[in-house]
Amino acid sequence: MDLGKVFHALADDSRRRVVAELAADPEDRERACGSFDLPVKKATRTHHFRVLREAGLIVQRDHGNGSAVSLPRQDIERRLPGLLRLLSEELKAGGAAPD
Amino acid sequence: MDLGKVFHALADDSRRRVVAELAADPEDRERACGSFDLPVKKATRTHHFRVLREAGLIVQRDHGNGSAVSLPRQDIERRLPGLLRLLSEELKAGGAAPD
DNA sequence: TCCTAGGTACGACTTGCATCGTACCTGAGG
DNA sequence: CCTCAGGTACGATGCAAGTCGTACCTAGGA
Repeated sequence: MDLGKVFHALADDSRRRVVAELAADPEDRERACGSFDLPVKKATRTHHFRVLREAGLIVQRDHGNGSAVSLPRQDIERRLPGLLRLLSEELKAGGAAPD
Repeated sequence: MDLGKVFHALADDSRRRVVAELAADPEDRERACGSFDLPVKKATRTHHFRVLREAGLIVQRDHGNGSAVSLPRQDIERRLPGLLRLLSEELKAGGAAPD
């Protein structure tokens, strides 16, 4: 787990939104990749999921026909305590930081 | 305060190191810009300080002949609780994440 | 079997960024 | 005054990254 990779991954709005939405779900449900309303095309979405995966921020499960992502909350909380809280709070604040 | 700007700023090793060293000082001492041992030239250092400043992660005071930076710890802790702890722990761990 | 939908792989394009050289500015000390 | 050291401003450069089109693959349904 590299902080540089993590911060780089979270510097992008689309990627940060994915992690934030996953973090905002208290039940840690798995979500289909297409269930995120991102303003980018398919290929770009695949790219973003790859970056998040390589940063260790999501786990991707292949469904054959489709794939779904989930949040390794335990790992992240252990190595980066407080991070998920920051992200979900930004989401609640309507896409802006809680200032 | 924009999370995107903050994470982008912290994605760079040199910049993350500056904030981490400032955060690791419990007395919040002001430090001269040249006191950081960064593997870059002067112009690049100026650039990094600008990015950190615009992200709200440091406060820069101009000394005429030189300038110094300090950490607005209260602001950061209020808006981004837990962030400084992550950075200073990475520093203690010797430049690697505490995995 | 054909078609459709969700994802991926690959390449191309464009923008952004980290880096640096150089010139310039400012204050301190001879 | 001159010189030097610490910073900044500006432009150039090389590389990384975001975006997308296209082709391809894999179920599932008609």
